[in-house]
Amino acid sequence: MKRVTIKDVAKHANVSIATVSRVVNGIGTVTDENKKKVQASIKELNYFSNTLASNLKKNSSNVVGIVIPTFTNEFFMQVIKGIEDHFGHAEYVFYIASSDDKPEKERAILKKLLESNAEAVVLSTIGGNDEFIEELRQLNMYVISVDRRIENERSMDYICENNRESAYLLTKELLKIEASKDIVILGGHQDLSIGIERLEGAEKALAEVGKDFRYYDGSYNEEQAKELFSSIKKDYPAGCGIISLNNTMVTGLIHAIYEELDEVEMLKYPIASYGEIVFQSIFSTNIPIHIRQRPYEIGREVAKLLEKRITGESSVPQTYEIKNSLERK
Amino acid sequence: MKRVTIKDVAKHANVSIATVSRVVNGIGTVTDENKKKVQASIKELNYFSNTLASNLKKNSSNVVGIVIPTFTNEFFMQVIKGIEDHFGHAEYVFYIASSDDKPEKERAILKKLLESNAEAVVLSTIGGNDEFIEELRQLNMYVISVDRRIENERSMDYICENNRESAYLLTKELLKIEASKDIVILGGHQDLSIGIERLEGAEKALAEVGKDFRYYDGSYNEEQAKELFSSIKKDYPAGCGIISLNNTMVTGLIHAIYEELDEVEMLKYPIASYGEIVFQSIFSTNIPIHIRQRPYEIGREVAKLLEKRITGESSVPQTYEIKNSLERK
DNA sequence: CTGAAAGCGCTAACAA
DNA sequence: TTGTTAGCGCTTTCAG
Repeated sequence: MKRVTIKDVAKHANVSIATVSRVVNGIGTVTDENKKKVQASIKELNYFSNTLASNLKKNSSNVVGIVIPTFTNEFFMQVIKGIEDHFGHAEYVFYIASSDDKPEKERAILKKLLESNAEAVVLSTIGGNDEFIEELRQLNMYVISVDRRIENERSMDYICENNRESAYLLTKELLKIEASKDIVILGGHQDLSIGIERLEGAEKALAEVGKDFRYYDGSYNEEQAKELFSSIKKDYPAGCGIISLNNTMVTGLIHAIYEELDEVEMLKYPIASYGEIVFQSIFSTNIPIHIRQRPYEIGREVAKLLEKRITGESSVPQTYEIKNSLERK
Repeated sequence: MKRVTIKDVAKHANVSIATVSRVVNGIGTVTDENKKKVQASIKELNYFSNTLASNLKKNSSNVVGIVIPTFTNEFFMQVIKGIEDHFGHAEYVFYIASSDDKPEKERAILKKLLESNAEAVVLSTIGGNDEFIEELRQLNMYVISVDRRIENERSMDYICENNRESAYLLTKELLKIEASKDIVILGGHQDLSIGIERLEGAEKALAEVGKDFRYYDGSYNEEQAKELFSSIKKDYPAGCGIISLNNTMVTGLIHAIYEELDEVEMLKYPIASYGEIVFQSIFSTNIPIHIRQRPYEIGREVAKLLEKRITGESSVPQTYEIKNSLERK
């Protein structure tokens, strides 16, 4: 069946296409009689407005892109939920895409988004595209960065958490409850704000008590963290406290620990986790302390800012920091 | 900065817009000299084609919608990954949206997709929109259903798993290893193929040995399953084998079991799980058997079919069934 | 091989 | 209050 257009409706209702447009958009003035006629025709012909054409004309779009590094992290799913809940699917449609931790893929997605005239993009970057992102912004595309800062000449809106402070608190607490143990840090992403800041926070806490540590790079990746545990075990056969600077690496660690150690042995490797994992409470003996993040709230804040910006309320770029909390077993 | 259009490029390169269009799309014939001039201008002016306009003219779009019931189920994440991997982000952009288990939201998303001229939509329905979906198909929108069948007059493409058989095998096996125990079934979604078929499979296995069972409706929902465990515990203080007909409910059960029971007590409630959960292997004492689903393969099959259909290779609607496997501890 | 011109479906002046 | 009309940026005949 051919798609019904505004023309068809106009003809059927015996009015001009302008009138149809008016009742569809609820803009301007139409007599009650005409309005009814048009609405009846719309129903009868089963007409749907073609957003493509409408957007082309209006030079806008109701598209907001959400670009995240991976689908398989509950954290980002909650961020998305926070954003969507705020808008209640009223006006915007969200393109959600995963860069799969690949800069080239992130770039491809951003390009598509630009070509699709996305009104805004919410970006949790994997890095390596700062220059391209700057180009997009030059083209008047509104970009808000989440969780991971983008370093640019022009500053931009940014919603994040108190990475440094959280990592500091987490480390401080681990040092308190496991004072006698050796300490290792499992980090990664030294090219991203998130990686740098968290490591700095942890290092600061260790420096304050003059404690030495060993650093392992797990790339914020589950598999890599799992494999790395073999090294940790070999390097510290007597055990050590592990500070994992992100949640997916903790998932990897837990897998490794349960595969390789028995119930007694595993207690030699207590984990301080930045972020929560599934079944967090069940693994509380392995993870005596952790940082509780607030991804849903991050999503809400993103949405609030988004709304402001899209409706044109332009003002100085803003950084909003969500505060995490420290949870003990 | 104003967006650069094809006009600007044409002017800058001293050719007509038609020529620019030709080199952009690699269609028709252009002299090498002109081609170079145009390409140089495109680069210099930083031109991006406006897909909106292009699609309007071509009456197409490179949009494929993926509508799933929830973001927080690893199963669907894997399906998405399978689809995306097949296309390698070459030609299409995927709108991924969650209906949040709400028919109205699903409907709203589908409407947006229609208005956006989506070329195809991959739908894992929550139900209640069969009529509306039929309308979309009348409007020439290609819909492929995944995991959950849509009952319509006109049959449609459908990728699924062998629900009945899997549930049957799972139940059979549980009866074998826990022959003496009472059995309960934790199911849900009796309005969806997935719910009906799995229950039928389980019931068949039970009927074959003349074993009675009790049915609990957990709506394929984690929280609900968690709460339901209290009832199960009360109804079967001596323990029982629990057949959970989907993975998220198992997550709920595990939470409940670990909160409410000690290590010995929990063994009285072995779970046969349809689908895998995070840390599946770690909970193998609680979940001695489970069905391993193949969501990634489902995604691949979806993509393959999608490709065929989009490129116009029309033929009879097709149902493709992926075979699951039974895993023992 | 190239350019002029029509038109995709819609919106928004502007005139009536 | 309504209809006419000029485009939005692009593709695609059709002449040249």
